[in-house]
Amino acid sequence: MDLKEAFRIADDAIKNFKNLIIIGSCSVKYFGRATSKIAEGERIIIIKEDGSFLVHQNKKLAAINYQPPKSRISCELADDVLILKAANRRTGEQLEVRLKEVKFAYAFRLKDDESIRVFATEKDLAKDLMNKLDVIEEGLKPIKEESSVLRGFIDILAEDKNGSLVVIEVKRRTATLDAVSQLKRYVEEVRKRKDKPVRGILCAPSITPNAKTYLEREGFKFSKIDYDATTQSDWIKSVENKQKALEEFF
Amino acid sequence: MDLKEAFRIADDAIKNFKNLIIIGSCSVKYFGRATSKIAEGERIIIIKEDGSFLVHQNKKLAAINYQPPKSRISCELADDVLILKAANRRTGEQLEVRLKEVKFAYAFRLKDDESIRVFATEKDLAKDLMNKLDVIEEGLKPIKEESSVLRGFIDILAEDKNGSLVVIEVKRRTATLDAVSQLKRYVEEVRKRKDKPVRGILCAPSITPNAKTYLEREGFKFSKIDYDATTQSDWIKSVENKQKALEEFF
DNA sequence: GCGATCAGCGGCACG
DNA sequence: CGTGCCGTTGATCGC
Repeated sequence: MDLKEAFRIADDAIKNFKNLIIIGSCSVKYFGRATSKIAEGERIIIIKEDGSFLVHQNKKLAAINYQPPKSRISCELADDVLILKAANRRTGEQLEVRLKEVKFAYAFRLKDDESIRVFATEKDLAKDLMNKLDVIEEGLKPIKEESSVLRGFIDILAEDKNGSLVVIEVKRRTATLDAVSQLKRYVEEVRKRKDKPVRGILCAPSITPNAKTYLEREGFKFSKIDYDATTQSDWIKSVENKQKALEEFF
Repeated sequence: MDLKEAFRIADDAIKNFKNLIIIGSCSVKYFGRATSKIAEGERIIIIKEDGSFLVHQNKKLAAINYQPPKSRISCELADDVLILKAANRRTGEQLEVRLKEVKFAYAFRLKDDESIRVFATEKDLAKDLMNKLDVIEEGLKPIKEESSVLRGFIDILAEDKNGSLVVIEVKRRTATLDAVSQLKRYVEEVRKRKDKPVRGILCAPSITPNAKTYLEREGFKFSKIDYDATTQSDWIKSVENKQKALEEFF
């Protein structure tokens, strides 16, 4: 495609806040929180009507360069180069795409008022677990009245049958060293504020060996949750329902 | 665009491992690590030749749904619906896009042998800092011979003028509670293995108040580094170089 | 706006 | 492969 024609399309899209897709051969430079460069190659460029800017290669899931929404987009046609820029005034970040060849350019509007809904997040798990603390340990009772200072970011605060406080950190996937560090921080925080025994429980579908070692050295406990079977919200209640749910879903 | 025509383009792209972009009105469902749904709306769908799959709305930087490279892609034309699927055999993840209307479909190949190079990463900073430990504290000397057990993930291990070991954690942006937890874990690890005094220093451009409090309570020290993303090898306090570097870069 | 944390995190390097 | 951790992380929610 003629660069002039591509420029016309890009310019129209940018001036009128349309979405824009350009496919062509370009080099890309970025300066901001870090700095990056990539030599010429054929890539996909997407500019959204909210000022998001994406550069994709033909492989990998992630964009190689990008700028967030509300970037100030501009385009100019220099000698045999179509230059697209995204700049963030506040942070001073700059992204520059220099197109030597354009295979394809398309400006368009999209009508979309929907939002995605995601289920089985960590918050979902914690919420469900809250009502089933028995699966972790008999006699555990959730403490709902948060003394506001205690409950900062602790997933679940509970009391065991001996009256000890129990800090429960919930992870939706394999617990790592980070998770133990996090639990430890919370437990220490509660110990500082409450003159009672405080225990820590890490609740996850699995745990890495190093994390397990660290956890036990700190005197904490691991509790495996099979969240397919026990804890998923009303979405999938049990293993035997899973297949059915799946079939309904798809 | 006719759905039949869109199907032909999609089918050709998938069978021949081309890249594919489709713009149209669709609903999307996902089941895998989590579960998600979104009702009909006009979106951008990108399928790459490596089996990556992306669904973008007209706002925000991030894709709302996706599948990683090597997904098994398929398409079918049902009654008035063009269905695109991406499945991961190993993990059992499934993504389904149901297109009711297609504005645009395009299959294409891309030639791109380049890789992006990123500068001013945390590793870069740590490497540079290693040779300028004086900016942190006078008399600090890096310990290069790693006793192999010690050096796991510690950014910099050093010795101060009193012969104490110093664990240095480097962050390229504002240090948070997480960073302190991480440093603490490393310091404890070294203390366990070495019968010497061990100190901890957190090195970052800034630190949040909570993190500072936590850090000091643990007896660690914060060291502010003023780095500059433009000047990769000589980044400390080079304001006058910044403009020059910027000009060269762009 | 900053701060803290989750994410279907993705990607990378190392064992 | 899993483990650990960085990332121009992004997105969200609370203050």
